[in-house]
Amino acid sequence: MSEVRLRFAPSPTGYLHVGGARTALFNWLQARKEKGRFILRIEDTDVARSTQESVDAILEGMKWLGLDWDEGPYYQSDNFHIYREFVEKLLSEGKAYRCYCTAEELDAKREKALKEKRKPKYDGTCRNLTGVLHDKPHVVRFKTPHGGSTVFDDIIKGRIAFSNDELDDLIIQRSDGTPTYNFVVVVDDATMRITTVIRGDDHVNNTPRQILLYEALGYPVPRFAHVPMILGSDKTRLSKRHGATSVIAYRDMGYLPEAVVNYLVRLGWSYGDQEIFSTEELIEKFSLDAVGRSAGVFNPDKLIWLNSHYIKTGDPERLATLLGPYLEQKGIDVSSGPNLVSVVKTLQDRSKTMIEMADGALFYYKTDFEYDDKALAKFLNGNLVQLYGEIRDSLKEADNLDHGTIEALFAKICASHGIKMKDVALPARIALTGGTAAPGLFDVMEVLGCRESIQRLERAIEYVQELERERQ
RNA sequence: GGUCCCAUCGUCUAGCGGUUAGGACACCGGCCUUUCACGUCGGUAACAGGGGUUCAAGUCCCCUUGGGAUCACCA
Repeated sequence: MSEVRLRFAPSPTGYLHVGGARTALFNWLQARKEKGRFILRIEDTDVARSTQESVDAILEGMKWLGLDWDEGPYYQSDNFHIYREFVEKLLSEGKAYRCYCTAEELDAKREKALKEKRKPKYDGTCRNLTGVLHDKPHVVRFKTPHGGSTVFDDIIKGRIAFSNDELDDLIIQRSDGTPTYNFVVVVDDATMRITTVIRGDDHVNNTPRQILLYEALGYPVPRFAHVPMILGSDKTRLSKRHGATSVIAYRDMGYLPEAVVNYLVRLGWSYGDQEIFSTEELIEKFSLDAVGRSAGVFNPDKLIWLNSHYIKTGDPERLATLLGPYLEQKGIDVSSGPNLVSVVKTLQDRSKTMIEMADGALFYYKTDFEYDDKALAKFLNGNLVQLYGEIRDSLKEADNLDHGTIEALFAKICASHGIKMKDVALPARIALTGGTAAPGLFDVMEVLGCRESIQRLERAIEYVQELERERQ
């Protein structure tokens, strides 16, 4: 019984985008579910376009999502000599041949074919050449069998068949001696003993020629699962135009990794009517059979809903440590204010992102905030200073400032004046937070503490007095 | 253009021959309420079209239409 082995093989030509992340996630889940190995391989055969920054960005994205790998990262650029050997093998067995056609000649032929509405396929000029000098510049082509067809059963798409005559004699080694992608993936997946290849469905057309290569090389053909692509709201390929496509950008926008994972996995995969999945649950329930065949539109609204769900139900301690950096970014010194965990608890139900939570937490730490004059205007009836004073005084008498006692305290003030709670709570909120959008007033006061609440009331009194003076 | 893939509410999807076609996001309305939110209750909304097969088709087959992928000395 051979080991189950899966891999994610990005090319380092940019950051980890949501499409790649989902492919990685599916591979990871399948590996974990099957108790197999998950391998990370960097496809950097295109030396010109590959960068170390991209490698770093991809690794960062994987780590943030929690997609740990068991082997790698392997770099294809480290294995050029191996690919060379396999090319030689094919050559000596007559399964590949040297082609001396120049790129210019090929371009011309292709154009001509296109013009005459024929297939732009290599015409096989060099396929049966004999006795040619090897030192002339050349590429190496794979000798695709004529006739017959290549069939495979895709785990997601079902049976797919291609006539071999549709296939080109593809180049497996460039004139500079470097191998090409379709050859390298096969050699790598074969030698790494990959059992299931999960990748984007833009690779289906490559699959038959890859299968032919496996066979020519004498390796078993892995199972294939081609996942549909992710589209933007206008149903075109997802791009920056549609908003952020980098997973790290979502972290920076205040998304939780579990929300992104949950969103991505449900985009294309489903398990009955269930929407929320923990990672453990996903490992248990994920199945390639349940992955849909059609492309899906990336829906930011649903992602944000999931994010707010995970914020709402998240552990306050953990959220507090996550929130810290977002606040620091806004110039807040967290140590100068109330306990961050307590702050988080008041904000969890009303924050869709960590950025939103940070914004909502600002007033706790700022003592020089401005007041919402428009909201305040409704209460400038001449009694506001007195009301603030009353609240302040009752706070001074209170020894223990928890939600319950504050509520009782406010109720008492309401009763003594025969007014409603909102007549007291609304203006008090402005005094304590500066505005109208904030957590429950009593929670705010509990977190702020007695002293700070009193100070804020006093500052508000001065401010209102100033306003009233101006009015006269 | 050739080849290949795809097709249920606006979106993600359930459905695997017999359902009042279900859920979720978004949207609209009610309730809750100390603001903003949360929550809660309810509502609008879909089987692309046409042929078959079958007692019975969203489900199976074919065609049409419409999307998409791919046809490099990129990956």
